[in-house]
Amino acid sequence: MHDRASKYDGGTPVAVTVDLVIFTLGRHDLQVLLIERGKEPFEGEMALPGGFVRVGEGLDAAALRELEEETGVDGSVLHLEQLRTFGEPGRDPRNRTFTVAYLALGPDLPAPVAGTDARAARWVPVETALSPSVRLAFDHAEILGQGLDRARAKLEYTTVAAAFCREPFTLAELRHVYEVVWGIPLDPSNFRRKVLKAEGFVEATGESRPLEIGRPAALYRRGPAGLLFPPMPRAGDPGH
Amino acid sequence: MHDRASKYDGGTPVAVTVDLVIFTLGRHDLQVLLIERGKEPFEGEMALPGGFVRVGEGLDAAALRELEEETGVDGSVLHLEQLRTFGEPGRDPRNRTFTVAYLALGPDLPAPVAGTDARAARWVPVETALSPSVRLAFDHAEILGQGLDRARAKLEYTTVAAAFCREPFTLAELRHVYEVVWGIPLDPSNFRRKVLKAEGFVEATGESRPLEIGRPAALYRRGPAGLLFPPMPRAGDPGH
DNA sequence: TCAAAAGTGTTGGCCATACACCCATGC
DNA sequence: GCATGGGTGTATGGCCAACACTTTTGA
Repeated sequence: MHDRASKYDGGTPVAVTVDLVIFTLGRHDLQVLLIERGKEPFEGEMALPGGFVRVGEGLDAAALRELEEETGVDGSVLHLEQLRTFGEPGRDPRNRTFTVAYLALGPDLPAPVAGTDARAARWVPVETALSPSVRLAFDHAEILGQGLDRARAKLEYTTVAAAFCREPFTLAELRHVYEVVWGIPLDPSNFRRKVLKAEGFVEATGESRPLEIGRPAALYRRGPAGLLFPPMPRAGDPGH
Repeated sequence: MHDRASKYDGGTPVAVTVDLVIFTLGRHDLQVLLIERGKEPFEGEMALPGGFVRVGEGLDAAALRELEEETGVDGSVLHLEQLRTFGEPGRDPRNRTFTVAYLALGPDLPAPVAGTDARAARWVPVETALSPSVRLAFDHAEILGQGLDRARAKLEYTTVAAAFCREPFTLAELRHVYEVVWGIPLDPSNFRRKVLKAEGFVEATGESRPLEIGRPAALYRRGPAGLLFPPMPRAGDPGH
């Protein structure tokens, strides 16, 4: 990525790329897909997957293509939305580069494949990726942080949490999504009431799955609703 | 705008612009700043103000510069945020153009000045600008619609409504912002309770302003808080 | 000239709902 | 031990009524 460029305004080379913040759910943490760059600049450092927008290709299409190239997954099964655009003059040491960042959410995705200009691709806990011990190329730490903020906020008032679950799923699995992404425990009883009362969030399959221990859990699939009203309460509200 | 370009990828010319959705509050409606284009393409049609990102200039800086050029206003007094980026291949009939759309909010702004490549600039009610009778250049109708959605959403959970008010302001004026942007009436009693209980939304000046008729209204200025929690209820919630 | 009406801001109360916290039961 | 279901107290907010302060109207 970031290795092709073109003349802009008769002077500075300019290029437009898409970069992806792809989240999936690990066992106990949120994970993000990072690649190890195989080319300069930032060769050998970790970075978000991404690439150039091709001639005649739309932004969403470019993001979807990169997503499929990088994860081998049919993009239609998960959530993909534009995050924001970053274009500070110094963000790429060679050329003037604008990158349109995208946020993608999905259930446990297949083992990522290394792209053309990446040595390796792997899932990294978000906490690790954002810690000072990891240096991300370009301004990708900033982009990742904004992706995390967006994902956390969207859980509140939309039903995207279900995008992290492979169907069919239990309510405990759905609750687990909130608990991992937000980093706080939720009351199982209240969570159940809220999700079941919210029309179109989930649909019961009528079946249930026996667990290793405890009562079997009922199974659900995603409902048609995209917005969640009233929103899922995050915290801040002391009962008494 | 959209009249300079450069070579991209050895083939298609490419350019990056910023376009601004600037909202202000009319007496009974929300208004948006539109220009009449003085150059091809779309010469003579209405469009959002905007222009090219200059060499070495950041995106936010470009948006702020265009805002000041177009309204003559010090951008620091109002709200400016990135909306999203539009880059469909056909959106500009000549070149491949990416535009980073920004949303700006402000109180009754000065009479706009015509820019370099605009014949005229004027405030237009949003309802008019989005009606089928008005054709906006490029994909600016889509951008304007998304700006309106964003503004409406942000009133719920942030304190940006105060950005529409010139200080000092009364609570009725602040409530008027919500009523005009959302197009629904709000209960004055509940509104007062919410705003005054939300810490940092507004600060009392201790003074009051005599009105043409009726009891004088207490005056407030903006508080330090940016987020509003709990959010301002929009509707949807039937009391009983 | 004074009194009543009208209009707007301000304050308080009632009640339904949502949710935090807790406990009981089924598998 | 985990999923499911219910019960209670508190706070938020919709709805409504009363009051405060001002200008306008009218005898």
